[in-house]
Amino acid sequence: MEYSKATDLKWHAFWKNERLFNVDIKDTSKPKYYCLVMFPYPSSELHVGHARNYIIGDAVSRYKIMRGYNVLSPMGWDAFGLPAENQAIKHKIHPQTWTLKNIERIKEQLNSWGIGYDWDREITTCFPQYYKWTQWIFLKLYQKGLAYRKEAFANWCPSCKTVLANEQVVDGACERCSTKVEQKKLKQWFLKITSYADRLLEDLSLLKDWPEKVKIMQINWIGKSEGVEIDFPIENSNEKIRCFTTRIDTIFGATFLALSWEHQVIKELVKDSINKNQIEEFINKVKNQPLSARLVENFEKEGIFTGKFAINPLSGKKIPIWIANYILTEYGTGAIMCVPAHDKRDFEFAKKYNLEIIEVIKPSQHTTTLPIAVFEGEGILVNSGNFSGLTSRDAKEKIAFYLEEANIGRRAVNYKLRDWLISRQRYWGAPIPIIYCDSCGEVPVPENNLPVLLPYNIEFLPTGQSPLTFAKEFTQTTCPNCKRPAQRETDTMDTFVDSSWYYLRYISPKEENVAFITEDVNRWLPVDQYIGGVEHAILHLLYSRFINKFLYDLGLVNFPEPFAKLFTQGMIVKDGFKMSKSKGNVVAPDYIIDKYGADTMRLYILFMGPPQKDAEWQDEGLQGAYRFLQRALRLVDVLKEYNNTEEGQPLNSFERALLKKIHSTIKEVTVDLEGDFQFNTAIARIMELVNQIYKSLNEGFLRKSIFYQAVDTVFLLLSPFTPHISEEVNNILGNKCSIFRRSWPLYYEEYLKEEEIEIAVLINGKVKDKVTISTDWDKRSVEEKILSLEKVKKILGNNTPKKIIYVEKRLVNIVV
RNA sequence: GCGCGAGUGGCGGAAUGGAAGACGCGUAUGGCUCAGAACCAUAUAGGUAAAACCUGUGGGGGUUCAAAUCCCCCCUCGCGCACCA
Repeated sequence: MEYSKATDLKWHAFWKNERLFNVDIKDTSKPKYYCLVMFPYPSSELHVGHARNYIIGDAVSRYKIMRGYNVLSPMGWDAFGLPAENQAIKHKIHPQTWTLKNIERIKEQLNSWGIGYDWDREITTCFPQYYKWTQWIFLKLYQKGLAYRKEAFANWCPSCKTVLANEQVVDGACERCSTKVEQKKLKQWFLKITSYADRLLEDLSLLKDWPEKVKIMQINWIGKSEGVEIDFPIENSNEKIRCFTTRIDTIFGATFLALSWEHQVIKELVKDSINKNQIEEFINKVKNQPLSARLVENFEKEGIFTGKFAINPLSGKKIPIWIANYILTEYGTGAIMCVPAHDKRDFEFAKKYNLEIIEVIKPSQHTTTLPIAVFEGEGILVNSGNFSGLTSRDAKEKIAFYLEEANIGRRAVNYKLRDWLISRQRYWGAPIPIIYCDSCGEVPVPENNLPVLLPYNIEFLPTGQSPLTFAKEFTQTTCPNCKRPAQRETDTMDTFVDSSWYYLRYISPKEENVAFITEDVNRWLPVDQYIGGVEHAILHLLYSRFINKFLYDLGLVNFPEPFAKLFTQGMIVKDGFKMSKSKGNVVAPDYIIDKYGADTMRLYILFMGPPQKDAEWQDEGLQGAYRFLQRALRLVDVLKEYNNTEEGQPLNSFERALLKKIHSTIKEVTVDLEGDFQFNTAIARIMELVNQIYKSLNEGFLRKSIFYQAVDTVFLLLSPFTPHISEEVNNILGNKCSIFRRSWPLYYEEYLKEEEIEIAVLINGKVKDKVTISTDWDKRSVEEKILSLEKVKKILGNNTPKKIIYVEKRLVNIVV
């Protein structure tokens, strides 16, 4: 038979009819398996790089179906978001029209590749049936004090009159118009993810089946550090400046303080400074530096002296207070005790402004001299009063204790993690369900008034304010409390809020009264296998974990983590670059499907290399996959015409060898799939089996029953990868039911047994010969045999072996 | 700067302490063919045409009977984070 696109279409219809991927979630007759591929952002049609993701998920689902699981494999659309809006503006169509058009196209693509989903569970985040519950989750967070509004700085382009995401700021300027970006303070909504920082960190230990890399990225992102907060009294004042440090052991080396330009104490501090004007100038300069300027490699440290001094509470030393551009307002207390001898940044700053450097830590007791350079490690304290001589570790403890006793400091923990800013001054998102009333203030929309519908007819060109501001029929409402006229919040939510809970919605996608049914969700989650790109390692995966934990605390779900197992697939690159339209290196799947059929593409993508690693696309590889499939299919043609029977006769050596190959292949392919999805090696082994079938046919006699078994096994093992062809062959071989209703093949150890085996003969670790031995020989017989070999005798000559190492079934090493 | 990952034929890769290069691509030779494509067969790390031998998994050292694999030092590339005190 010839394989072509026509084969594909036939089986797509069949699977749909069979309802192969439609799940009855109440069915408990089989164990459940929730296989989830990260849902796409429908911004353009998919290329082969995207395809890899879905093909992996489909192979896993089909394999698990054959292993007897009730497999849930749903699909949906992360449909809100800025790119849709930008594209809509560009093409002068409504974001919804644009998004829905893309969804149709992508759906068509997924279907054409034979990716199986339970389409009855399709969800689209921009539909009110979905975002009603996104808003509901927001309200729940609000009720618990985990959603709040505060003023915060954001990147602002004065020309485009809009807030920009950090990613849209290139070298301090707007990526579109190159206008210098300013920092503008806006009232924004935040979710208090920081309340969950510790649990998000701790519970990573529950995620045994997550890639280490992703967990490390999350650990770094959360960035927990333990240290001490210490108060520095200001000279001639009752005020104090509180600093956070992880290196309290270096306190005696603190020779100046540095404040962030936003620190509240500055106003009071500089009110009668002689250089007040210069200070203000400096603050303005720093203020207008975009956040992104800090990211530049050699961001220059700058500062200005306030004219005031603080007292180092331990050394009693009078130290100058500076304002410096490298101090972060958001981290710790926004004020730093600077120890130039033991901190690179402080060192750099002290050098520049000629500030005192006092060495207080020596690398070890025996070091007598230290050049004037920074030593950031831990060691032994010197020049540290009563604490001199202690190790850093002991000193940290003892100084912290002393500070607490003296009530001038305390142990403290800080995180890098910031609260999640979810306000977007954009149209295409879920409205934040809040109403502002002149008399009642900020009022949440009552749950029974949800959803707050996103109005359809809107002028959404960017003006600097949320487009919703101009929709009077949207903004004007009445206060739920006092029934007086009130205004709606006009910002929409970050799309990451939409995607932080979608995996729950798939269980009951059409439910109108609740976001999800706890009982069902508790049975189907956590997700058994989550599959997606590593680019979501932090944002999406951290947000989802946070929201899940929040729902857990409300008692709405009973699992602390939403995704039990995570698989992050590698990118497909072409000519060394990630595929992108601008690079012009996108490989579109359509022509591949037309020319070779979906299974060829699927097989090649899975065969390219380990799925977690990046892979380089090569058209020739596709050709190879096609060739293999045709070669395998030709066996089916041979089998149809095959009449050799010798049933009842004992098996000949070719038949025994082939049976052994069949069973070892089943074993190895199963191991590869149960492991870390080693599709590439699994496919290689199936190719070996095909090669051996040809060899057996060409070289020896093969009875039909064994030939049949071999061919049947090939296509059973291939079926998760190449479902169309496998289904076709299954049908030709006379099976009435779908190949996916059959069980995954089992192997029998009895076929794997060997009577004779070839082992390697090594002398001093180098292979010199090979010899066939019986598997039941003991070490002594093997040694005797080896030493009698002509080649071995020749090499050994008069030397007698010092030692003979026999590794069963593998080799013998003679040490001379 | 810190963290993670990787480095193996002409290419994608296999082998996680036991015969380096499975499987595939490419290439070569032969078969089939009027011819080509396709297909089939054989070969394919290097020194080398072959036997024998030697060398060989980024570089250097070590552990071991035995190292691509484990340990130490270094180099290169990719990714992530990046003034977090």
